[in-house]
Amino acid sequence: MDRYEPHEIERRWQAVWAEERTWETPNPGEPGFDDSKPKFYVTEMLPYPSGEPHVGHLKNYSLGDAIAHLRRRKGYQVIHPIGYDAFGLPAENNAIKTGQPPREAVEASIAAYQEQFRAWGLSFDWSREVSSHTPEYYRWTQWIFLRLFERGLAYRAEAPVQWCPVDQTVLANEQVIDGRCERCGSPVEARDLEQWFFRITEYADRLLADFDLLESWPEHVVTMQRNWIGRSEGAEVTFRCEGLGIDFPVFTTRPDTLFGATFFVLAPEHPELGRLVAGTGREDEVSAYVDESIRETPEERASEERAKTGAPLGRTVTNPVNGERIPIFVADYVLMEYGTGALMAVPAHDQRDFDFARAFDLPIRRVVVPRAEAEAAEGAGEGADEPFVGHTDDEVLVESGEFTGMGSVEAKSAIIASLRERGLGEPAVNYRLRDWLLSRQRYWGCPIPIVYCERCGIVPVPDEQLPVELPEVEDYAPKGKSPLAAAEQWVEVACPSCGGAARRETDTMDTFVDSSWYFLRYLDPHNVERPFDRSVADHWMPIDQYIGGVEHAILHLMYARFFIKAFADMGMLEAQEPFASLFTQGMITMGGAKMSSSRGNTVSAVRTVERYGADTSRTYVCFLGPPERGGDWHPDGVEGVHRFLTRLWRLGQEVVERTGDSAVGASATPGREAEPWAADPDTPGREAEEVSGRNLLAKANWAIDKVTRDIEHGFQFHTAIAAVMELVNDSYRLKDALYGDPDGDAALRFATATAASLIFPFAPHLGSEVYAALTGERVWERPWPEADRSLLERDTFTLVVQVNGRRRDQIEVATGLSEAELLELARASDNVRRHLDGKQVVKEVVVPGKLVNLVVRG
RNA sequence: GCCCGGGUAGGCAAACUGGUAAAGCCCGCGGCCUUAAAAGCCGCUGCCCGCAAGGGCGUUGCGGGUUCGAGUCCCGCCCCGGGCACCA
Repeated sequence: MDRYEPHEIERRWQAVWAEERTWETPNPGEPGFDDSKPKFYVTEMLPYPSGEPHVGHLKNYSLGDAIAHLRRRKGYQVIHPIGYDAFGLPAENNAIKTGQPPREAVEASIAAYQEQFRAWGLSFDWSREVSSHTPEYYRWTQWIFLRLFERGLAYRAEAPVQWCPVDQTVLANEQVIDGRCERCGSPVEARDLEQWFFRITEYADRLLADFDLLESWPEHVVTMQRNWIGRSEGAEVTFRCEGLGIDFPVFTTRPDTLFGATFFVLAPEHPELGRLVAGTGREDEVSAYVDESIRETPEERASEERAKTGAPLGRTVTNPVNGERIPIFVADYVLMEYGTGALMAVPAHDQRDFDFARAFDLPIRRVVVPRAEAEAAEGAGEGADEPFVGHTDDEVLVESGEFTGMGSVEAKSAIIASLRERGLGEPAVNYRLRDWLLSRQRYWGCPIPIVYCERCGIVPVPDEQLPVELPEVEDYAPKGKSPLAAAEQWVEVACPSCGGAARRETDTMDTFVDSSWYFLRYLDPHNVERPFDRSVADHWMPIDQYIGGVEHAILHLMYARFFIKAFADMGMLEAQEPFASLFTQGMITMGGAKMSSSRGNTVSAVRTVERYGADTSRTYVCFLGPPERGGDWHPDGVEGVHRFLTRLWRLGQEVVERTGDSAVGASATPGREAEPWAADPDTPGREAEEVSGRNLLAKANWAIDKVTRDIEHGFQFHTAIAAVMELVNDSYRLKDALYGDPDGDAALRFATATAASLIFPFAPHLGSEVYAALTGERVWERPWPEADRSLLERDTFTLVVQVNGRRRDQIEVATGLSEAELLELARASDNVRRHLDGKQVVKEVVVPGKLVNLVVRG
């Protein structure tokens, strides 16, 4: 072989890894398990198999694989599994269009993914592979559902839901973006349906508190989840409609502004509207308003620019702090799904209430003012051109009865305490987070293991009858209810409880349910007793490094966190958090734009690998730029990386030829633990500086240090690869001068083997090939090299001499000189002297090991 | 509007705690090799003077500030990307 043939090399090493099952990792207690090694669980978000994998997948798995390889060679027992998130809408939509059953389409895609993942040389433990659409897997998804049901964490409720008229299904809040369906973009509609929910809100506080348990998550992802949970503290205060004797609790974060409440507002969906308006003579006006606002899309309703609308109900409620009767309105700026669907309006201190008050000519009463204003006896009472949404620390109450003069912060608790005594209010916490709606009126998902019996009601399917298998159907098109409803023999079932006639639940689960626990099934994929064994989970969990796209920052990651907490509460495992460290990769673009088939700017990972090989493709996606940021795909850039790998390959060939493949090993003092040059005091070049090759050894050790730090400190893969490029470039520059000299040959062999060793996490086939050519050893069985510190230390350094902060000279000087000596050397420089001429040195700055700065005047 | 990122050669980017700005890759230019081309190898690639050694100047979105010294810290803006947004 006289040129770099990536495909030949890659096929050969992949065959070794497959045959020897190199990347399989046993569980504790199984043969081959090594309990002397610390565990490391690394996994990437599992793919949704659709078509064939793209460059985004290539990047995702290349990053994870590099981490896995590094950790293995650092002495960890690494588990690195893979699976498929195979249920979901795209396969079903495809089925509706083409008639191809979703199972067939998905399994064809899975085959394509498997083929690619193998061709990419990823170090997955294939013995742990799972797919969420198989009965062996979803049996346990159903089992988990039943456990949550038993604990009251899964419940059925009628609720206004968001309905996508195109996909014909209910959507979770998280799947509605600006009032539109996340998938198809059509405006969503409101409907009332009986649906299944997971009570994630019960875990809201723990989801917030346990951010503290995380080792390394991107700050912005934590922030996004915090905002999504949207915890706010305040009070629940009861306003009573005396006329009808109905109590309206409202949530407020500003109990200190209660005396400024001048009206009261209900959401158009509020259930008490009808009773309230009855007999007031305003029925027509109100019902017209309600109809109109319910017809509007949530998007239209949410527009901030829009003027406030509403209608008076002709009734009043009593403000519990001062007994004042204030009018009730209905207005669409009040959301039924937040708080109690009702609010006290304080126009002087809330922008929205202010806008409404202006539109309806309602009184605006300031009750909180900055202390300075209060002392000047200004600001209180009516008026003001804009609301004062207090955000200074020093505000006081005015015109607030007994609380007048009190600071706003104390007033909050004082007012709550006073209300509490009278049973009219108490401290309260509210969340933006809603319970997780998991029902889908769709075919291609995990069946919900529930039966409806006329006599017994909601009956869970007993564990021994699991899985409830997804039946075959003819027609996948949704008709407002699940296609499963058409499978009559499947639907009609004997009640597990009374044996009478009953019907199965025909909705399926949101696919986020499947993907909220798959990383636990990886740990014990063939267990037929339970989803996973506790002792196995306690050994491997939590995941030490999770890698995926930032687009899952909220949904998937929070659902999985919720599941783990619920599991821990059920005693299924110890871990409270699934993902100790999270890395979110940025998207690869083309010409600065997202890749999409409609733009015609997609880059096929498959074709890139066919053309350049897996090593080039993998190294390139890691070299694109900081991986969290994403980068622009550039065909010429791929060429550049390919050139680099080719150079390394050729260097390996040439060094083997020119230095003889004799005893002068590159790695190879046999039986040694570490790279021999790294630890061996007899390393050539160490003792005598003039020996050629020392610089190259120093460079190689510098590269070891740099690559290790860059990978471990925040995924700086692009600079790590650049360091190996430098090492290879230096080897090329020096090699002709070094050949023939024993130390020179040894240095070249070491440098080349080191380059192969360091590039291995990114280009595993080439790394193995070159390393084996030089050493006869398998690089993945060698420990990750450690830099020899003594070779990193230089005995001279470049002293930069500045005059007034401008560089005037640089001198090579010995390390360890005193400040006085450095100054003397600096002043001796011709060019420096020229700049000092006729001037007075007023200050001398010496930074040891770095520079001297002479500050002059005149 | 609010909260995060980011703005550095022609392009992508690097620069740990303030200490020679621009490593590496691409593009471009030149040389070697070749009958020739491709590939490969070597070199150049902010501006000015110089054959050269060298010297001078400039420079990190804009404007200020702190410092002997600022891409890095502080204040005020502009632009790009992402997230949230009538959440009481």
